Amino acid sequence: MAGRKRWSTEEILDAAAELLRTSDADSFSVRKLAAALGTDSSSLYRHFRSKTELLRAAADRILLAAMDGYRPEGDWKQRITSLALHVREAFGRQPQLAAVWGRHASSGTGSRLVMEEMLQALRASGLSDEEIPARYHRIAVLVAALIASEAGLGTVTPGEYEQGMELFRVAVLGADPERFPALAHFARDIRPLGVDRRAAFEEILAAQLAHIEAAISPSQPTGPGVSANDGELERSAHHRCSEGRRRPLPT
Amino acid sequence: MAGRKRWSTEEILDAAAELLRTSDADSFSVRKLAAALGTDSSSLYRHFRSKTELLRAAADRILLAAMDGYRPEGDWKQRITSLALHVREAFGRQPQLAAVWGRHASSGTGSRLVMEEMLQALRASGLSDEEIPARYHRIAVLVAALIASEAGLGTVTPGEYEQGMELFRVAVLGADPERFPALAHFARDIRPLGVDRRAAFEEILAAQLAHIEAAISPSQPTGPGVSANDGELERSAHHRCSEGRRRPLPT
DNA sequence: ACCTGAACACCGTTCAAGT
DNA sequence: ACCTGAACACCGTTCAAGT
Repeated sequence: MAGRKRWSTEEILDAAAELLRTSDADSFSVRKLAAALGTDSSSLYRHFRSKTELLRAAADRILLAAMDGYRPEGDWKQRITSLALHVREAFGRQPQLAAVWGRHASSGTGSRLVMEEMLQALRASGLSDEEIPARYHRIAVLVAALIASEAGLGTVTPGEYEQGMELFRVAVLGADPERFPALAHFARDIRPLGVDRRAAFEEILAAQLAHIEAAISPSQPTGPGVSANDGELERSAHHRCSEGRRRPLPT
Repeated sequence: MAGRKRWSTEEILDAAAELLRTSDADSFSVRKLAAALGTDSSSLYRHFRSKTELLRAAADRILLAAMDGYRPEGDWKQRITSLALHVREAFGRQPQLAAVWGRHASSGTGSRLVMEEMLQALRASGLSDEEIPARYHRIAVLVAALIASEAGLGTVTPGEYEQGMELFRVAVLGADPERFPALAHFARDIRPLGVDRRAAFEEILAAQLAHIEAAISPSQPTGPGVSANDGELERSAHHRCSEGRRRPLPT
């Protein structure tokens, strides 16, 4: 290609998403992305300060696309379930971005759309405004964990996967009945973690939502806007815990 | 050092665990492990076919150590909760191994001990033998996802963390009230995913266990002569358990 | 028989030098 | 002003050559 084109940030992110979708294993790299764009990796560092920042932005674009096909329907539990499944499916095609999302979260428009819809659904649940932030946190933690871990399974190479399955079979089917009686007893019916993930996702989330529903005080189910913020959640205590580095992240 | 020592597989794994525990960021590598052992990275490929296989084995050792400080107590739900918390805490000191565990599972004695205890606890729940494998699968998926994702948060570098926190603040506090009314409304009380993880872990797991309990058919809760051995694990010593050294991940 | 130096084919990131 | 070739400091893995 003779033409020297200057790529926009959006074009770079789209190319990144495309490369992530089609790269067979976990073989995404800044250099390969640059090569796919016909330029040098150093050029990309004008748009992004690091690979992480690039991937964060790409993950947010995935959320944006996921919300594009989402329409709120049904009661609050159905809305949250449908929302979560949309996000799950969107990341299913780019598992590596799901991993980044779980580790670093994202913070663009896509992320905000997801947060907004989940909060609106919770507001329709009958929970008081004081209860919602904590419940929101639990649901977000659960959904992000399930999606990211499921996606993690999608990043193992075929060779590693087969090797792991063989180890699993040996560990379960070969368990000594003297030492592992229950394991030996159930050996034939124990399934590896990667199986049946969608059903597991829905069931686990449903259990969490049912748990929340059971705690809703029997007042009117859908109150309109209540007063602004009298929330007196203790916000600071948790932020500093022992080890001075390694910190968690936002949604 | 003049002395050329031949390292055993166990010594290598212990050194790997130590290096993972003390490596500031996610800077573990085969080469660094070899350097720590005073040898060349190529030597390690006599013991392990790949880095993944090495990490898998190291993860299993972590599970083994976690089970060392575990003692079954209380009803089936308490047993599963305590077991899960033990595993969580063990991996909290080696977050990168938790990530490997979530992706590749593990299949040695440590893994078997965990599976065995969880199955024994489920057998004490009153669930029928036919129901147990599916319930086991759900619990395993949930616990692995929560632990792996929490650990993933522990592998971000301080710089990335701070950058992510800033993005989160902007995304939440800077949300346009016209477009994101609920988000703007709750902005001050929405907390990042990495906060309050232990409480979230316990709550989410408790919801799942309650969900299972509600499905137990009303027969006798703990059949006395049900299985050959309801034997508790025959191990002793509370060794190092938890409190002594570093804290696990975020709280 | 055992080990290892050197190499291969990669990384993310930086920056001086080019246009 | 913008871009990029070349370099830096790393990776995981292999294998011919040494002892």
